[in-house]
Amino acid sequence: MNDTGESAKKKIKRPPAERTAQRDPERTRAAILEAATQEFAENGMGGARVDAIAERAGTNKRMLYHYFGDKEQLYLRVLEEAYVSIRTAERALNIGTRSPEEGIGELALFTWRYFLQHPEFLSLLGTENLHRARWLRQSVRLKELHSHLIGELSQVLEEGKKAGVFIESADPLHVYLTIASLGYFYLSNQYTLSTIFGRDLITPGNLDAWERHIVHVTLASIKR
Amino acid sequence: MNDTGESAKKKIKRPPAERTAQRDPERTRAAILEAATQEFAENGMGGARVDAIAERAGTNKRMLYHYFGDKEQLYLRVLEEAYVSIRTAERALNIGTRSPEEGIGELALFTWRYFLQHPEFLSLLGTENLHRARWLRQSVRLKELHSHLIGELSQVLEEGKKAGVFIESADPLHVYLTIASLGYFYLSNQYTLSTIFGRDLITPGNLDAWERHIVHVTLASIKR
DNA sequence: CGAGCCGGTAACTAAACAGTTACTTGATGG
DNA sequence: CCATCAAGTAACTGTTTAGTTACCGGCTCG
Repeated sequence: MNDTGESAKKKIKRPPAERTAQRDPERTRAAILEAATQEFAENGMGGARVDAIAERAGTNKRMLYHYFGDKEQLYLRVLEEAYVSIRTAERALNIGTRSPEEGIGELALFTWRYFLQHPEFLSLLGTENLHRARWLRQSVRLKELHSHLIGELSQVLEEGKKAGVFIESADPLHVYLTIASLGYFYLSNQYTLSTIFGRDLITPGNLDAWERHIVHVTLASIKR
Repeated sequence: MNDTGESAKKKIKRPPAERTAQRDPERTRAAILEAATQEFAENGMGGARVDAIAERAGTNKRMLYHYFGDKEQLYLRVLEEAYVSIRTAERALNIGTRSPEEGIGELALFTWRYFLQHPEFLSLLGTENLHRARWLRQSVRLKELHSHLIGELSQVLEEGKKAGVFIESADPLHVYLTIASLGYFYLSNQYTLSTIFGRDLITPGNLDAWERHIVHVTLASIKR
């Protein structure tokens, strides 16, 4: 049938092998990471498809396994990158340079707006917690990333207590968890909430009201 | 080989077919629902295995498909049941019978403790939101279940405003979302939070402190 | 200048999975 | 005592999926 069978030993259909546009390992790596972030965020660890990630990245599975080992290591990489991004942006805030009250307000606003602009981060957190931090626990890069946040927040609170504007019982971890709670729940659960309460929570008006609410609640809970 | 081959037409290995303990359709149905709740809560919609549900329930896939149609319908049933349970328990609180301040405090305590005792409910909410309420949206049973909650909460707030203990801007949906946020985030994200902050959030002492914090924050945000 | 390596492709494989089918058992009513 | 039906079992099927393998082609360096 095939008239050009010169190599009889191993004859496998030889495809045109396409034009290899340009080789760019860095770009390919970054594209896989970006595609994986989207895929894991949309479908969770169990629901994400390796083929889908490769296709989204405009490459193929071979490269994905070449750069990242396997699905689990790729997932952990995505998760670490997401944490590094938010903590880096947060650090640039320098909440200690304003008055204590403004500092806390700034942190609340930043956190809310970051969550709003990075829904994939919230999704990844949800997925990782469904699995009881199974992968995050293995990460060695992330422990020290967070002590800085608590340290800075602690300083601002102490300053406020000395100035007499914050109550003595204000605790840095509690303050951060309060801010994160109010932002996270509203956004990550917006779909079920909008459904059961028959009210679209994501309209600009409602988002704005909730932003003001977060700042109000956070400050009301620590002001003397 | 087989010496008792009297029926030559259809000869398939005939297993002993075990002792059929007792037939109890209701029990089987309930067992499947309970097993499915656990499996979906632990593994999400994509990660849950139909075989695993059948095994957990002490039955088999045939019965599961017989009673519930398919995996998606079973999942929706589990989700609906979870909502009905919490709203039913909540309704029994009758927060309107106490003083407004006590009423809100009661609701906050109840919500926190219910979340604490029903981690599977939080998991299911997380899973459903990952999928943008794809299945919940199809449910017709759940819309009216929630208007009652907001109505009752609204009454309590009005009463408090008249009595001069609550601020005028207090909004029933915002108050409920505040309570739910603080409970949900702390528990559902406990694994990543404990990991990144290097502090076990689930010890009795920490749980107790957060319970008091929720009541404090909720009331501080609406008191005049 | 050619050997081998690096970036890349596509087809293949073994396992897992949702859903189906063929069949069994025992209770009930005629 | 037999026809029927509900409850239940287990093996099978077609598809999907993570991971692998065989192969390709241009660049670099000895």
